[in-house]
Amino acid sequence: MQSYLGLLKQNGLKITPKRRAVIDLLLKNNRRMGPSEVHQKLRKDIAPLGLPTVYRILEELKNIGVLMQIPSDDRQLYYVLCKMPDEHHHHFVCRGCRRVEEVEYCNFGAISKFIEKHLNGKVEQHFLQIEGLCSKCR
Amino acid sequence: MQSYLGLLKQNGLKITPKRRAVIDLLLKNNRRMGPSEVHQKLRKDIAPLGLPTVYRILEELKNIGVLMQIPSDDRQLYYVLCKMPDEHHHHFVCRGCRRVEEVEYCNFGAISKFIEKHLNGKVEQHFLQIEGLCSKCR
DNA sequence: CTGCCTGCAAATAATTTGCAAAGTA
DNA sequence: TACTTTGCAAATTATTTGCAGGCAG
Repeated sequence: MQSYLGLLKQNGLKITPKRRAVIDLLLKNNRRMGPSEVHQKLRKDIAPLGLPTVYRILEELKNIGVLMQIPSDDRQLYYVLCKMPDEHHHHFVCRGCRRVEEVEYCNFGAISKFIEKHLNGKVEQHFLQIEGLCSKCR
Repeated sequence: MQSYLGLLKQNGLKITPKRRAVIDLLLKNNRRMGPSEVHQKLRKDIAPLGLPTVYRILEELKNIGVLMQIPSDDRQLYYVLCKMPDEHHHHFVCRGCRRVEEVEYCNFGAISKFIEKHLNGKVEQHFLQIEGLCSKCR
C-alpha cells in the first residue's frame, strides 16, 4: 500500500480517503473490477461516493501505473491492481472467478524480431491476455 | 471472396448485396474498421443502408469467422477481415494507418506451459495484439 | 411463397462533463 | 489559503431493439 501512496504523491495526486479505499479494495480482491462494482462495494463504507468519482479515480490510478486496464468481451471498463508497477508483465484472467494473476513470462523479443523480419514493421507495444481457469476453478 | 460467401451459406445466412458489400470493403482496405466508418463508406454506393444493419452484419460475420474483433483503447467496435479464417493467428495493427497484418507466429505452447507450471492454471484462450508502425509508416 | 433481412425510429446504458461545495497539504 | 477533489445532475454517444415492409432462395 505504501508504494502505491508514494506513486500518488510522485504524480502530484493527493492522498484522499476515496483513493485509498479504491486501492485497498483492489488490493484485497485481486481480480478485475469495473466502476459500478467498485462503487457498490465502497458506498456502504464511505458514503457519499459518486459513481463519476469512481470513474475518475480508476482512470487516474491507471495513468500512474497502479492499475492496468483489462479488455473484456463486453467492452466495459475493467481494472486490476499491478503488484509490480515497474515490471513488464501480462495477465492471466480466470474465467471462473475473474481472479487475475500476473505473469512475468514474455517473449516479446522473439515476436518483435518476427515482425521486423517478415513485415518490416516496427513494434512499439504489445498486449497479451491469457484466459483460462485458475488452480481453484479448474 | 468466394470462400467467404461459402461460409455464409454454410451458416444459413443469405447472400445479400449489403453483406457482399461489407465483405468487399474490408477485403479492399485491409485495416480495422468500425461500424460508423463502414456505414459512411458504403451508404454512398448502396443506399439506403441503415447503421443498425451494419452493426448486425459485422456481428454476424464475426460469428462465422469471416471477421475478427479488434480491441482498441477507445473501446469501440472494430473488425478486420481474416485472410485465413481457419488458421490460428494474431494481428499487427499499425498506429499510423490502422492497417492490419496477420501474424502466424505464436508461442502459445510456451506460455501455456509456464502458466501450468507456475500457477497450476489451465489455459483456454489467449489473445495477443501487437501495435507499431508498418513498413510504410515507420 | 416463406422466412430471413433491412430501414427507421426509439430505447438503453455506460461513460463523461460542468460546476459549486468540501477537503488536502 | 490555494488548489485539488468530489457529489450531483445532466449530457453524450455508441450500441441495441421492435416492428413493418422488402427481398433472397
